[in-house]
Amino acid sequence: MIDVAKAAGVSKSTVSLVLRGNTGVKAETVEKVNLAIGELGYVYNRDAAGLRNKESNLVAIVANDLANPYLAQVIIALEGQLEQQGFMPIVVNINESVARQTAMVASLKEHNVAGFFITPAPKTEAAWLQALADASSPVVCLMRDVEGANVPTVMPDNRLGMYLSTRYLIGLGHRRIAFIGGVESISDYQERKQGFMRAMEEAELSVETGDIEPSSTKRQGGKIALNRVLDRAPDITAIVCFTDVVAYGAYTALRERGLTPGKDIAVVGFDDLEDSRLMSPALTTVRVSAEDIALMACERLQQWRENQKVPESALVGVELVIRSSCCSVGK
Amino acid sequence: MIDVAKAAGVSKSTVSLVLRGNTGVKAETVEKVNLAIGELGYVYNRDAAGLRNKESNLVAIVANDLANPYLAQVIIALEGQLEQQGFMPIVVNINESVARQTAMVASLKEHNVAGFFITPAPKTEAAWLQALADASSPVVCLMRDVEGANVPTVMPDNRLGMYLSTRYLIGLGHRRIAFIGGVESISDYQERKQGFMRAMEEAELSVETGDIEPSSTKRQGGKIALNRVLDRAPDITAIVCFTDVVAYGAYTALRERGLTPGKDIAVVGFDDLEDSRLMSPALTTVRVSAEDIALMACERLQQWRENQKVPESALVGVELVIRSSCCSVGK
DNA sequence: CTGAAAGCGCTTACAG
DNA sequence: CTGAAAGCGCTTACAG
Repeated sequence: MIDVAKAAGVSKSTVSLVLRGNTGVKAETVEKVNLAIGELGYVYNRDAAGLRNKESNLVAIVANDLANPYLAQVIIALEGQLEQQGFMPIVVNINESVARQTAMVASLKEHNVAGFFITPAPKTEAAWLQALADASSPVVCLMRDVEGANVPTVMPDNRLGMYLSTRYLIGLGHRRIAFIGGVESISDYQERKQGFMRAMEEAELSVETGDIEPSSTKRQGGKIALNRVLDRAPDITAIVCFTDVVAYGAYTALRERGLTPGKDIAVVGFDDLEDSRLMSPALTTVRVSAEDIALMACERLQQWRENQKVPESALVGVELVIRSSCCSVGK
Repeated sequence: MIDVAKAAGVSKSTVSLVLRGNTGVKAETVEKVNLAIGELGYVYNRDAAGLRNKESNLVAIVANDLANPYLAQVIIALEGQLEQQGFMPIVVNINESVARQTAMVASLKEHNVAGFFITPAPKTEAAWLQALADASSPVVCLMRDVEGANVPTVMPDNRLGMYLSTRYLIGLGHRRIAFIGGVESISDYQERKQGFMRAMEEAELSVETGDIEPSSTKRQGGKIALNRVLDRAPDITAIVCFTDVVAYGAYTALRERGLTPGKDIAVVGFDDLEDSRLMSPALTTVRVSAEDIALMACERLQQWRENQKVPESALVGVELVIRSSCCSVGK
């Protein structure tokens, strides 16, 4: 910057004024400075600026698992939003590990970050999250709630979503329905399970304990879980899956048993990944808009920054998308 | 830091020494300082440190498409490597857009970054990449080559991979084989196509122009491409796909036509995603180890930093993984 | 409209 | 073994 100042024949104060787009600089001077910038290939040091004025354009997206395609969609939507608002989103992956989450966030705090979006790892401590929110910049949780921390969370209406899909299956005549996939220590699992149970109870349908089979949220998890359930209870006619990915695993398990998904057994998912529309049979699922999540999350970040106080949590709407993976019963 | 110094009754120079793990500090003093740090909840400002000593622990991973599952694997492997080496990996997504790539990289340069890993967007200018390598920190390209830029690239042996899988199909008795998916403006497409062509030529098999059908690298692309090819040439018995994801789209297209992948038509992929093993039928594909890519890429970053000169490119080995998606011909 | 000076939170020779 | 001073690249009142 001092070189630019010399080349333009002005002081570095003036260069700074130009860089920051200050209006009260003579047009001629602005031009000289910009010329010098171009010639010297000068690059602004935003860290130095941040050191002085405490501002930052960096927003951290702390992602629980980059291999999760739904999360990828949320991140992409978030990036779009943040860039529109002039932020630079950086993403960091914690692979569902609290230890990595702690380490990554600590490291991020050492850099000047304007805010955190975080999908908390399983077993995240409320105290830790609270300390982060108290000490540093705004934090908003995505997809998962951490009970006991006063931090806004933006997540889908998990209960409603599962309730809707389960009721749909019941309406199709299914009586024995299994719920597979998902990890019990995470809030969204509990919520989705509650939605499922409510629909079943309302219809006065019983749920055997073995009909609920948690598993990893990967495709492999869905495959294993469905096999277990079917080994125990071959008379099940429909399954609701914790996520679409779990449903894909269920498809595989069915095919390997010589069963056709959507014909022999009804399957519903949750997320509405792009792929679900392109499966064969196309997957009936609960759509939750990644754009809406991103939008509401960014609103909360802004509110926090502007009002200096913690905003409210929000539930994002869900919608049952009916495709071809659910037969009527007896058909 | 000045507060810590006061609380510990030492100078900030000493605090800095302790923070940096300097050995020549009295054990007693170290303890006092660490105590003060703990009590005050002090957090180190790494940007300020970087301003002074020009060091940085930040490494940028500039990803062309976060929704691409293979890239996600590479990123995860890269993160593992980088953290072992004491770096803080941050990822930034450019969504296959050169414009975003330019903007994101410009923004990253304003922060103090120790190096760049980048999967260049289609139509990346060699001059732009060269300028980045000349001006700033080390750059290594991943997965895709940009011709004309003196920047090390780490990518799979695309030619060999496709050659291997095509030869395998030929060995199974297939004579008319299509090649679907992939975007022509990217180097890996050209290389994989060359591998395919070489195997066909060696076997003295002709390839009609219509038997090569590029498409987006998404599932939808594979589906569309295969439908086009099959509309034109129903006598095709095998298809090689640009990637596993394209192959998944091909599965869907086949099923929708009432055909069974692996029985009516042989399908091979490229990447060996985790899902491919879990498909039904399990996908025969070309495995390229994301860990190897990450390893070789990090080595190059280190070499560049240590020797101050541009390292060589590297080709990562490939391996044909035979599963159940390829029938013999006439079967 | 522009420049000189102080200061952001660190590190690094250099004294002592 | 520890402290005082200078400086990294910026910004921001404050003069003029």
